[in-house]
Amino acid sequence: MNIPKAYKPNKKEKGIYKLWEKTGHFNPENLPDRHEDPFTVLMPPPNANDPLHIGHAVFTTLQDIMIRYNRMQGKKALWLPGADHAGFETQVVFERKLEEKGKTRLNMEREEFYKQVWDYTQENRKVVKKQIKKLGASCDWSRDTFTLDEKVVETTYKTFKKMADEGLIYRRKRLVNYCTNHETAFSDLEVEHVTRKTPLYYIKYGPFILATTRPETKFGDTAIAVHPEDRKHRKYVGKEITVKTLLGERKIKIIADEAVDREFGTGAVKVTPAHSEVDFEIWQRHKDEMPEPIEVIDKNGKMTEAAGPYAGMPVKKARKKVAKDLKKEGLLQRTDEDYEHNLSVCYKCEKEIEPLLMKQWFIDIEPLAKPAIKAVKKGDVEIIPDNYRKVYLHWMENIKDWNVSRQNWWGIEIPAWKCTDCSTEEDEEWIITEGEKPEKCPECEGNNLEQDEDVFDTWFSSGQWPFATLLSEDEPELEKYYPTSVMETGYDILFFWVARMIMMGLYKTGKAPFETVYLHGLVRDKNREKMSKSKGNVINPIEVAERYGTDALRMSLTIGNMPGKDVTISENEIKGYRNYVNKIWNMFRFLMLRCEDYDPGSSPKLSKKDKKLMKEFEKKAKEITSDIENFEFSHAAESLYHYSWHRFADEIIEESKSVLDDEKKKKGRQKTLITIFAGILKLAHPFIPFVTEEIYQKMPLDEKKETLMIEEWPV
RNA sequence: GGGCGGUUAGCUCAGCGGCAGAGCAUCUCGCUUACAUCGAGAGGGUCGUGGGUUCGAAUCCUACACCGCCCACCA
Repeated sequence: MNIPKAYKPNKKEKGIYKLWEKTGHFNPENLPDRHEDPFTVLMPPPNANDPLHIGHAVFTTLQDIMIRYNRMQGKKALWLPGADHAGFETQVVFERKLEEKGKTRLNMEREEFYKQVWDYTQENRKVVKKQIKKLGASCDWSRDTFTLDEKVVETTYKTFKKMADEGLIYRRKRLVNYCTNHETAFSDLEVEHVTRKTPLYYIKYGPFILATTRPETKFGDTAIAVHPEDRKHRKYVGKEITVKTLLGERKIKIIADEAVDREFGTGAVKVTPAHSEVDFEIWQRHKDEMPEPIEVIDKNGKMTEAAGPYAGMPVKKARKKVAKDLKKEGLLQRTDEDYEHNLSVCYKCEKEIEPLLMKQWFIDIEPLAKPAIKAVKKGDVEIIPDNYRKVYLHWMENIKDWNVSRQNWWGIEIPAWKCTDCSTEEDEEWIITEGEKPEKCPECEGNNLEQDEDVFDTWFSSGQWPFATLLSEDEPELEKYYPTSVMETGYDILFFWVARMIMMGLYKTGKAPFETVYLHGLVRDKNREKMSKSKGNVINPIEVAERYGTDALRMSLTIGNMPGKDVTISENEIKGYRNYVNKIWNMFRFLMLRCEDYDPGSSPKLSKKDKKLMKEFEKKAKEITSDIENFEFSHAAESLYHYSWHRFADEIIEESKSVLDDEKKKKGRQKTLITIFAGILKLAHPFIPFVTEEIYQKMPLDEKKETLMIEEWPV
C-alpha cells in the first residue's frame, strides 16, 4: 500500500461525503436492524438569505458529533435539515440588494416582490446546502424542509385557527413597538435598549414643572400624574386645571398613580398614552378619569394634525422646534443637556422605536407560558448549561402578550379576512380560517372579504418547527421522532425560538418538543471580539475548511467550546488541529508499514503488556464516552487528542518499535496496536469524520462495516 | 433598577476541597527509516483583592473591585 506522507483533506472530503450519501444511512429508515430507538435532532434552519458563517459551523459540528455518536451507539439517528425563509430578516437583506441596484420595493407589485425573494432564497438554499455538506453534516437530506413548505405553512394556519377558536387570539388597538424606518411593528424581543444622552426638558404646565425627553408629544398629553402619597401635589389630585400651552389654553386633569417616581424631576409627569408604554398603562388604570388617547405621531414618524402647526414635521425636528417655541413662550423652565436614559431602538437599524397605537394580532400568552414553565421546572426539558434555566424561567414568568403581526411582504400571510360589509372602525368582523378564503361573512352573509395584509412574525411559524417538520397528525413520523432528543442552538435565540417552541409544542401536541436544550455561545476572534464584516475579523468556515480541512475546523470549534459560553477561534488554532489530523494519518501510515504481514483474522497470544495497553484504552474510551453522554464535547475531544497523540503515538508506538522487531512478540503487538487504533478511529469519528473514514476504508480489520459511520461504538 | 457569567502561564481556556494543568506561543537541541503539519527537553503562575470556614482553599462562604452579557415601563 502506498500511503502518502501527508493527508490532503481537500482531495478526499468530497468523495467521502459522497460515499456516506450513497449508503443512504443519513436516513434513519435505511440503517441496519441493530438501530432501534430514535435519536432526533432538528437542525436550526439557517437563513436562506446569505451563505453560512462561522456560527453555523459551530452548530453543525456539535450536532453532527451527537448524531454520529448516537448512530454508532445503535440509535436510529435522525438529523433533519432545513432552511429558514427568515421573513423580516430576508426582506431587509433583499431590499438592501434592491437599493444597490437603485430599486425599491415600493415601486413593485407585492406579488412580483414575493416572487423575486422566493427565487433569491431558493438560490441561496442551494449554496447553503452545499456548504453544510462541506462541513461533513450527516443529516437526512431526503427530509430537507423549507420554512415555507406547504406542510409548515399549513401547520401555521391550523395552529393560528386553533388558537383563535380557543380564544387565545385577539386583535386590538394597543401600543406596539413600531420602527418608522422599517415600517413594521415588532414584538418586545425585537426591541433593544441602549443608553443614550438626550436633553431633558423641564416644561411649565400651570403650577407644575414636568420633566420630559419628548416635548413634542405634549400635544398628546391627556393627564398629569403624581404619586398618590406625594404630599407636595396631593391637593391637585382629581382636579382639573387650565394650563397655557403652545396651542393656547387647555384643561388637563391631575391623577394619582403608583407608577410615578417621586424622585424623578419634580415628581409630576405628563401622561401621553398614545406614545409611551408607561403612560398607556396609566391610562388603562384610569380610563374613567381620562379622555381617549390623542395620537400626535403617525406611522411615518411625522407629527399628526393634532400637533397643530407642527403637523407633518418629523419627530426629531418637531422636538427641537417645540422646545424652542416653549422657550420663546416662557414655558420652558430649563434643560438638562446631558441627561442619560434608556432608549428603545430597532434591533436592526438602531433607530428609535416609536410606540404607536395600532391594531395588531396578539396571542394571549399566559395559557401557553404556564405549561412551558412547568415542563422546565419538572425537568421534562433539561437546559444545558444549567444557569440558563433561571434565565428561561424569569423570562417566561414575566412574559407579555405576543404581537405576531408584521407589516412585511415576505412571510406567511395571516389567514384572516375582514368583512367590509359589516365591519366598522370600532367593531371589525374578522374571519380566521385554515388558509382558504371564506365564502361569505357568517355575520351578514356578505362576500366582500379582504384578507389582512400583514404576515406572521417568523418566529410564530418557526416556533412550530419541531412538529411541523415531522408532521403531521396523520403521518407516523411524528409518533416515531417526536419529541426530539436534543435542541442544540445559540443562547441568543433562547427566547425568540426555544421558548416559543416549548410553548407551542406543548400547546399543539401536549408534549415538550425536546428533552434537552443545549445552548452554545457566539464565536469570537482571538481578542474575544465579535466577528463582523466591518471589523474584518471574519473567519469564513468554508474557506478555512478548504485550506486546512473540515476535520481541523471541527476540532477547533469543539475543543474549548463550553456550553453557554462564547467560543474563540483563530487560524493558528485551526492550523494546530490540521497537524493533529495529519498526525492521526501518520499513525495509520506507521501501522501499515510495520504490519504488512498482519492477518486481521488471526488471534495471536497477547503479552501481559499488550493486555495492559488494551485495558488502558478501554478505560480512556469509557471516560470519553461519559463525557459525550454528559454533553462535555470539549473534554471528550481534548482527552481523545491527548491520549491519541501523547500517549498512543508518543509513547505506545515509540515503545512498540523494538517490540515489532522481535519476531516472538511481533504478532501480538500488531494485533494490539491495530485494535487500539481502530478504537481511536471510532472514538474520533464523531469529531473528525473525514480522516477517520478515509483510514477506516483502508484498514485491514477482521469485521468491517460498509462505513465507519455505522460502526459500533467501542464501549 | 433586577439577574447571570467571568477574573488561573504571554494568548485561549480546563481544573471546582488534597503536589497548580492543557493547547497555542516562546527558548534549546535533533531532518533518528510514521509524521519537521515531527521528536526530545526547558522556561514561565502570590489561581482579581480583603476577610472567614477547614488539618488542608484556585476550589466552599462573605465583602469588594474590574470586565462582559441578559432582562427592565424611570418620563
